[in-house]
Amino acid sequence: MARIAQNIRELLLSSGKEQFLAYGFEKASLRTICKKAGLTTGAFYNHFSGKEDLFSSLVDPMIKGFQEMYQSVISQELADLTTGVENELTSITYAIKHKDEFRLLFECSNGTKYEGFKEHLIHEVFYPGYQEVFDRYAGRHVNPALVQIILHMKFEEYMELIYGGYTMEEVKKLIIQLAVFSEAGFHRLLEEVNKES
Amino acid sequence: MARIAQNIRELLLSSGKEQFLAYGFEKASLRTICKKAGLTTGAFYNHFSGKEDLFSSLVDPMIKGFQEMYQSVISQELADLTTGVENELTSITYAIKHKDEFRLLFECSNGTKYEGFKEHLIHEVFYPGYQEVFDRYAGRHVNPALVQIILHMKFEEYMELIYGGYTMEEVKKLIIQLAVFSEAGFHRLLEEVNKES
Amino acid sequence: MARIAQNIRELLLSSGKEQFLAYGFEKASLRTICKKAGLTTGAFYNHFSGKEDLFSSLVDPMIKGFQEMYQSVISQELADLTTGVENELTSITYAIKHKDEFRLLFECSNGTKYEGFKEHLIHEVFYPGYQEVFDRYAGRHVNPALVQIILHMKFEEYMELIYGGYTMEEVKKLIIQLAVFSEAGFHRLLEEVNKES
Amino acid sequence: MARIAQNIRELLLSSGKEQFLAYGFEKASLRTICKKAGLTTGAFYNHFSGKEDLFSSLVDPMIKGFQEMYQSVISQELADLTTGVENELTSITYAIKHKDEFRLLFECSNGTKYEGFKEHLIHEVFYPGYQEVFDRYAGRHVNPALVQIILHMKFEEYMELIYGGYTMEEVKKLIIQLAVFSEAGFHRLLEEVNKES
DNA sequence: AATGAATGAGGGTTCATTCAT
DNA sequence: TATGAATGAACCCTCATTCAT
Repeated sequence: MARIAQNIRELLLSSGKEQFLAYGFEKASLRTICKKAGLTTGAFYNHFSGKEDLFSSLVDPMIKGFQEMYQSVISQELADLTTGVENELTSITYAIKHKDEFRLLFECSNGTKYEGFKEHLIHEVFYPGYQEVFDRYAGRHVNPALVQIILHMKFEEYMELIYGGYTMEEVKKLIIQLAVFSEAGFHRLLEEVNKES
Repeated sequence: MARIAQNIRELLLSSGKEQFLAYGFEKASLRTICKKAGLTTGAFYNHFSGKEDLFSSLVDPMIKGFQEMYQSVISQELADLTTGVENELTSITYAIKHKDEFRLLFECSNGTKYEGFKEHLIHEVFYPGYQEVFDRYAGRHVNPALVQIILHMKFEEYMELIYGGYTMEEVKKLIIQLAVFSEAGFHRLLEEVNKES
Repeated sequence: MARIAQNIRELLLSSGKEQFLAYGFEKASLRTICKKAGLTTGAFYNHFSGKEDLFSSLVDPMIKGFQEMYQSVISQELADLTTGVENELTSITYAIKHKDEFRLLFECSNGTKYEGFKEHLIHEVFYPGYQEVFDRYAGRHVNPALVQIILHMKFEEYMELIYGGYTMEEVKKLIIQLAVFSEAGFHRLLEEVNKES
Repeated sequence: MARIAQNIRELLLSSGKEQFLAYGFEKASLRTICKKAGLTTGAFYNHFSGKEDLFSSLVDPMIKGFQEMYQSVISQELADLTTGVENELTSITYAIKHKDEFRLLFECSNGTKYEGFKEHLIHEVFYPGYQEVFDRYAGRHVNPALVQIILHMKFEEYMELIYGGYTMEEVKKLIIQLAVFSEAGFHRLLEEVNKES
């Protein structure tokens, strides 16, 4: 009845995910993680090099997968903010499939090298393209504060879609409705902005 | 040369705020808080009954104050989502004035009874009125998921206004612009929703 | 029956000295040190900032004292290797009085910042003056290898005088006899060295 | 592609020597030793019965060889301290050839049964003959403290010759010069000692 | 001969809280 | 009111060795 290494690794990953989600990286206890996986803390180190390695192993594959997906999405999207519904759906679907890992990354990574990942994502990855779209459509440089706030709102929209517990059908419908909302707001705002000058 | 109790209390509150903001409730060290306030851990317990009491003392007055303000605001607003700019400004101003305490509540309260306060605020306090406004304007029951997501986005908007480090002038201008954005989106969305049926 | 802080500190210093001497810095167990001093490991940290602080506290005062003594000795001695018996006695007496701390420094300091102190002492502190004396007496540059070996031998002589468990009378007599030994060897060697050229 | 047992044994010996020299017996990690030898800790126990067995296997052959050499040297030497330069050279040459093992024995054996080997060597093996030589030449019983100190100095001389990194030519020359030093000191000291009575 | 998972005790350190003074 | 020593459990991690495979 020997347990296979792969099994144990997965037991630990699963137990770690559970504890990290429940208590965050720092407060989660390695002892508890091991106990719930049915082994001693010493044994743990035959499978992972430490607490952070366990965390990374949970989160890294998802990050890599997301980056690949995002690259393919971005190459289509760049020109058009309003027609990206299909792409949004692709992204959200991926995120829902890995919602636990996303949550680890965004809310439970304090004390790891992934701390601040959400802010990095927003400011470094998403913001530049977002500002560019706004500027292009407005035909002028739009107030970065405005762009950033709207981007944050967009991001929050995604978070709710991911964690709201909706079925894919519901998500699809919601994305379309929210696109209507955003698009209308977007165009009306740009009109307004241009009137100012 | 006796220091007055009130002074000490305030020293501890100030030191605690600093540490809680920097490290969160759980990771902040009571020792450090006391050291920075210039007294010993033992003395601390003459002023507060424990770590969480210190946290509560930082956050409770602001909560009470906010509730009062919110009550007076809500009584005017209920009827009209689009004319609420003035009220929004009142709320945001209050929040900016207490931005540290808000941050404590929203981001540093893990491990205290205030954990999950943000979700409580959104779901229990804001959501019911929000849903009602949507329903009334649409003349029908709007999909709660939709309302909730937009509420979350609204909330995120406020967060950015509060923590963006803007001057009150900038905030005022941004609120107006974002009201344009939201209002346009709101109306267009309700049209769309009504078309469906 | 309260124990005073000073007492506890000294209990810990004494217990630490005992364990460090017996097992060396790294293998000595802080838990054991504390247990033998009659308190818990937690309590230890009210008196010292850590294991190395305890070690430093044992060894630093002696180093400072030795340096002061050595400065006053060196200022008299520089000119004459052979008449230093009185000064040697001063040094050795100091060392015997602090023999435990010397042993900590020389043989039990692995893993601390004092690691390699003996080599530092020989090469950086003693060697330069030693080489100079040899060179001056020989009237030429003496092979550094030779000087270094003899210096090491001298150092070993001191070690034995310190750790041999002799009374001060015995030490005094031995120093005189060994001075005879060294002096004769020294002069004969320099003759030989000069013959070579 | 089977590796031969002999090879593996030697890999382990070599890796062990490296780690023991670098960290000492106790601090050296068996895991690391095995990893550097390219196998697992489990496999190790097919070749050695434990950590100390590995250490012994490094050091025992050298001890045996040294004892044999020393026996043949001692049988010639006993009569004459001053003509032993040739014999000294033989011993030192052997030691230099096995300098790593000597260092293991003298400086890295803490925690093994070889702990205190240096003291054993000096007091049990070398001292009796040394005292005898002194007594015979002095024509009386020389103060054992004096003999022991000089013996320690002699031993330190050897250590420096072995670990100073000198070529055999340099060693040879140094031995001769140091013999001059020791011999002169020795004779002068015995005169002095005899004057006393 | 080799693997590598598991053990179980131990390492130094930090923590919020208590309490005699 | 203030002190600061003490508690006692918890933290992550390392270790030499064992043993079923």
